[in-house]
Amino acid sequence: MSSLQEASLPGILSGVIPSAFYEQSTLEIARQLLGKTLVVIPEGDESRATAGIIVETEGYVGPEDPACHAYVGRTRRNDIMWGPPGLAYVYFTYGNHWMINAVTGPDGYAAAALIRAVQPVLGVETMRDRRGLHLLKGKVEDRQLTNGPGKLCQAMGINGSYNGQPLTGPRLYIVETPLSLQLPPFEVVETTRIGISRGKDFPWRYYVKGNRYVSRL
DNA sequence: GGGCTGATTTGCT
DNA sequence: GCAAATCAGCCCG
Repeated sequence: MSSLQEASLPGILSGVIPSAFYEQSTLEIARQLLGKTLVVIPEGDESRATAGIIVETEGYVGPEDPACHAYVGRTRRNDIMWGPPGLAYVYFTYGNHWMINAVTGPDGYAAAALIRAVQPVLGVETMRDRRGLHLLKGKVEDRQLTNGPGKLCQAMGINGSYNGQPLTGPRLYIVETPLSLQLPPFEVVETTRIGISRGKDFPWRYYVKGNRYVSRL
């Protein structure tokens, strides 16, 4: 187990990343999101807020990327991705799972960075509860809560109602991780994306080297 | 630890 | 009608 203490909500929210951050290139953003913290505050239920340090991301770089949802053009499903940067693109797939992305690139251009894994720093018990693992407390490692894009959305309560929410709050935030919770200095591993059939040769997946919460090596 | 498979819904062709 | 930016459970070793 890690020695990280749980964070407090006000403490975490002191370093919100401004929306201008999301105007950079998608791959730059995907890489720079590593080590930052994702915070989710359910509407009307602050007691079930959760947060985790982002340790794995993938870039989906626009309509020319065959693995990007925008490849098929603008549709109702992917509409948010075409809008301004700094919003969350949340979508449902495989009949079971939600995924969360940060919309990147200029308004009118569709690209996003998928958040694939986080390391919990707030609300671990809430995550365990949402994942249905509360009965197995102590038997399931914390890493099983959020080491995959579908898992982290379930653990943090992210669903379609978050689609289009700004990443600058009030329900979703990406923040600079408070000093007391930061990861030790890390190297970034760059490799190919997971779970796709087209565009699989592009090295647009990034993760924190050696971090145990990464979905796979 | 690794490989295979069924679950289950939405959106697009 | 089918593929999908996945996961859990099961088998095997």
